[in-house]
Amino acid sequence: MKNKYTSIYSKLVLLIEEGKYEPGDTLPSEHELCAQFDTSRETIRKSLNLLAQNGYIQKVRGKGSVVLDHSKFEFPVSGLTSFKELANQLGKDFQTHVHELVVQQADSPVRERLNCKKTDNLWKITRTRVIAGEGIILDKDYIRQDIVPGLTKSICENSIYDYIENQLQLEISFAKKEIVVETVTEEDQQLLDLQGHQQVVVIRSYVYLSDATLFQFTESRHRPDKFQFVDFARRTKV
Amino acid sequence: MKNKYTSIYSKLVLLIEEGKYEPGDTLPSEHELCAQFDTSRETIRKSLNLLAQNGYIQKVRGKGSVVLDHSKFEFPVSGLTSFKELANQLGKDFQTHVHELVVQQADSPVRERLNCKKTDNLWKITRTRVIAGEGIILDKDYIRQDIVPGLTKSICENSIYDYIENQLQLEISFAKKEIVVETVTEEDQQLLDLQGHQQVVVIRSYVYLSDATLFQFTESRHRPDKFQFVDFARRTKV
DNA sequence: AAGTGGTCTAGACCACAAC
DNA sequence: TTGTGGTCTAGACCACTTT
Repeated sequence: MKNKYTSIYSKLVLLIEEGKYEPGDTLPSEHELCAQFDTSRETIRKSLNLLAQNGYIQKVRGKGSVVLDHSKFEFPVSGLTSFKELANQLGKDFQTHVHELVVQQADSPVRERLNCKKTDNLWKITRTRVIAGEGIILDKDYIRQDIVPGLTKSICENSIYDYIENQLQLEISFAKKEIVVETVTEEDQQLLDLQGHQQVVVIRSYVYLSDATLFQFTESRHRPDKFQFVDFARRTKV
Repeated sequence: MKNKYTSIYSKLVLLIEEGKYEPGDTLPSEHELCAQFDTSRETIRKSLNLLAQNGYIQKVRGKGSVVLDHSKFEFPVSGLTSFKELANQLGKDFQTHVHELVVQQADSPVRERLNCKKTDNLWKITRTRVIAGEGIILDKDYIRQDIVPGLTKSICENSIYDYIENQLQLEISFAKKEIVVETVTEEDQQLLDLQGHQQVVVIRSYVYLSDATLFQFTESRHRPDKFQFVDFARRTKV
């Protein structure tokens, strides 16, 4: 909410979500928005580009900015949403059980994945996400201790992202993810309520700060019947 | 390649992919790039923003544009990549078998999904994707005939997207996708080589043109052991 | 202090859609 | 013809990192 254009973006998102502008409507023209928000056109255009990137509008030359039906997709797991936000959106009762919170020398395949030296210390965190009494997700996080010091069990039970962004004031910027289906391991069987499922959906994420440092690798293992991933992809024309 | 900023973007992508700039390097400063490409700073910034959105660089204030390790992720299924592009990237021998290509009145749940009238005609296309001799993917497409006329079996065996973009000169702009895991249907068992798998990964996509019209709904059913989805997600700071 | 990217401006010209 | 968004410019000021 600090820049002009993100604050205008937020206001327009509100108006769309409140139904002031409905799917199929066009927003006021860029010229009009300039007047409404007392700003220049390029600034308005930055706000509208943000809306387009996030699936709220589609800009059509000669016509205007058409409002899309954003409600159909609630984007529950898309982007960098953390588990806590996800659970809040789902509105279900949930818990997080911390099974392991240790510091280890970076070793084996994980060190390679995190691009770090032999001497770097890594947090290893193993947690299960329990929804409506059932262990649904097994999260295995590896986090660089030099960047994120002071983790506690309590922090891990709530939201590590909260701690990183609000306490440590670090900015999480982007993530690369891979989604595949794999056969369950012994650990999966011990820590999840698999109900006979023989496979889990595995999301492997590499998470970066805004200064481009890779500080976290996460393996998130989901019971397949409870898995959902939603994506909004805009085409980059070459 | 028509705009200045997309052409500069393409040139920079090339330089990065050729290794002229390696991961960890910084690109020349915006000021320098202005001189190199004989253009204004805002134009250079548009190019750099495109690079950032697509995971090639991370811009760091006070430092510069840091090149990321883009090679690790080949983005095989991300975005709006069509099957043909995917297969080309995988470099495997593949075929497409067309089982059904019919026009039907929009009915049942599909009409609702495509937001179209009872009287609209829809193509229904059922295809299997065969990789290295095995039926791996079952694609069921529903496409508005008023927007995409003239489909033939031959087009469906190659690339419908090619036909839409190059023959019909329509611009595909964005898609909303949902990924879930479901139990196999009888149709899956008939048309795929499931090798005993009891579940498939289902990608449901809603595809839009650049004028915001929804013209296609696709259900893509993947054998789980051959499924992979890669995602690059940049955080939108509110 | 110097160099970097981040934001914002006021204006120009163009391409496309609607009237 | 008018109005829409798309591109591009030249310049200003700010915030941050490095020297």
